[in-house]
Amino acid sequence: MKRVNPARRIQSDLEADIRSGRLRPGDRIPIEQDLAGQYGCARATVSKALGELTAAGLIERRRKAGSFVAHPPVHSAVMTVPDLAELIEARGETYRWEGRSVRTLGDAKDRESPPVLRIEGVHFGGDDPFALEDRIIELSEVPSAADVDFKRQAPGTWLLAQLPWTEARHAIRAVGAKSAEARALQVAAGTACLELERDTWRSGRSITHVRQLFPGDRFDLVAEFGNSPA
Amino acid sequence: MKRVNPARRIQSDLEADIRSGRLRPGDRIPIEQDLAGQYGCARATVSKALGELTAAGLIERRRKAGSFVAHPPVHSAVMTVPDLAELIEARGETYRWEGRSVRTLGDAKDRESPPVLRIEGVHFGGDDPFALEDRIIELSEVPSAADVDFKRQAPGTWLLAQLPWTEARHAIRAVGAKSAEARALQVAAGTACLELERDTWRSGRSITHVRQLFPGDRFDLVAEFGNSPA
DNA sequence: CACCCCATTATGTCTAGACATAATATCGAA
DNA sequence: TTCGATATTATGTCTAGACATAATGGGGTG
Repeated sequence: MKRVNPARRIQSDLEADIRSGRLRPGDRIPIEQDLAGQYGCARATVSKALGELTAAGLIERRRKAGSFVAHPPVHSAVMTVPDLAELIEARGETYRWEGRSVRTLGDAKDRESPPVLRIEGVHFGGDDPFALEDRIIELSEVPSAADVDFKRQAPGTWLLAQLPWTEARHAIRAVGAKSAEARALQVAAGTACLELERDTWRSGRSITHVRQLFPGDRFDLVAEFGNSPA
Repeated sequence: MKRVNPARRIQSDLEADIRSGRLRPGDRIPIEQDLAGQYGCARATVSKALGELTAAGLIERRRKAGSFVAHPPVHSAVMTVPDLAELIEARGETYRWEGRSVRTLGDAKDRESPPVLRIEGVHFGGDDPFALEDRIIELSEVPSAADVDFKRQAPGTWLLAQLPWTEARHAIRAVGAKSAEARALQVAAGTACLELERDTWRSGRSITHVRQLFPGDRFDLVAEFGNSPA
């Protein structure tokens, strides 16, 4: 038995056994001591391999009890949320942002309605409207936003460069375009659209809230995934 | 300086520095040797901590060059794709599956069109149709599916218990309900619906393909996420 | 000046052994 | 029989030191 990268060998052997069904959910994996003997390596090495399999959601480890093949192969998908400009340019089209309305709302003195910037605009791919955007930026968190001309600069791209977020929540649903929205997107009223609503935070404090509306035929959200987010 | 869980301390200290912006993307992190001295622990311990930060997408490590704060805080979301039955019951409604059509297609001898089971049906939450499903199951991969009565048993739930998948691909888009679909879902034709198309594989071999159609007002896909998929 | 080779450096991986910790199994007492 | 203390066991974490490996920066050569 060659001793190249024992950790990887253990990991990929077990992974193969699990994926192929030779090891089934709930099955017990030999204890680390035995695996170490079997592969001729130290227990720490086995432990590292098992640790990575745990992170990948393939196995579950319990003190004293041992390690087991994880139960329901986790149903979580890693969804990539790309920058719109990048996405459109990747398609070979020219990206353009058209700011329609930029207003400052709220008041620093009023705790109930802190000062925010409200921006509405349209993302274009070539000559076609690609998405309608309605965004609110918390000025208390991003004061420099007040000095930017969001009629010309897309707020998403700017914000990202300025102050990347650390937490977010997305809601995705299908809605019919209202007449004003339909006009902006150059589609018929009632056209099925994908609505993406995103709240982002940094260190627990809200930065921005955005609602994007994509005509159904112009956008697919794709989520790819195996078990490991690696 | 207390020496409790040095690995975690290093990890959370760096994480705090990065999230707060004290360390900015591209910044260099002290070399492992120095961190080890600073925290009074072994280099292996520092290495483990940095390894986990790498997995979480917070830092990037390069041989000889050193470790750096990762560039664009990764925009990947962990999206949970729950079992429909579970989801509806979690809402306090009664789940019911109504199989509408179950047919066997294809031929074992024909390589171009292997034998498959095609199932159409509707998921109900209480008395309301919740989703329309159109599914194809590869009989060569799941032969026992031929013996199940999918008019009564929901195929998704059954398949999951039978043969969990290891890879999948989702496409999400908005479409208007066609008239037959609208009838089945008891909504007006053209109503905006969320279309979820999922292909699943096990060890690289296709198991099932499913298309689910949700009336826009009855379903929200929600993706929650910080940076770490942990 | 351009190019290739090599020493240096920081990460990557591993070992053997130690102690900590949590969960289970066992045994004794009420 | 049931409950609670205790021993056992397998994972969790750490250390100090070793060697491997890849990338960089420099130096020498054409």
